[in-house]
Amino acid sequence: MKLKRLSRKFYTRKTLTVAKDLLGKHIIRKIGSRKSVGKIVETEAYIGPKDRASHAFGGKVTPRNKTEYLKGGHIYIYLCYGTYWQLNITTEKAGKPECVLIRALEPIGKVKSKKIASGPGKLCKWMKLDKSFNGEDLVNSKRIWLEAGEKLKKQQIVSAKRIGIDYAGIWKEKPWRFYLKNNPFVSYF
DNA sequence: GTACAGATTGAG
DNA sequence: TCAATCTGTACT
Repeated sequence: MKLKRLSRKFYTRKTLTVAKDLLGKHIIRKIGSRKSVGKIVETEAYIGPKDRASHAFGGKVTPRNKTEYLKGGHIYIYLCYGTYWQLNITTEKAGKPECVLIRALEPIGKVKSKKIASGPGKLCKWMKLDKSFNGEDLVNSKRIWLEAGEKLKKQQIVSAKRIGIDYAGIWKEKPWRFYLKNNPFVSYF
């Protein structure tokens, strides 16, 4: 089966659409001569200025979140709780601070632990992602990119409330978390 | 310069 | 259920 790297067009669509379509896609992370591959099984959408849970709420720009304003297909990564990295993929056009948080991966290949990437902090640790990937272009990068994985049926996709943003008021109720039904690798059920 | 909160995780 | 842990952000 020949896999194709996702093009810019895939990322520059509506954030909620991209968040759903990212499920089942493969993330390829090249470390030296080795490759780690993980299937995306859980995502969350963050819709720029109007989303209280987004770092770009109110349209503010800071050194930390400015990569969130890049056009779709870039990595927005940041450190939370001083310990855990959060991997995001930007969407929409330049100037629109919208992105998709990758919450969980299903490891593909020789991986011992099944729970190695079942959480946004853990998957970054597994893939050795850090600050240096902030602003990385997934369309052109040689160390990390996305490929079309298996096709999913609509019934396999479940939407739910987002996680860990209780402070966000009504926005925490938005069903902007998407994951694969009955997949043991997602972080919450 | 200093205080403080956070898109989490793992142990109890 | 709860604390560890530390960077960016806001405030003095």
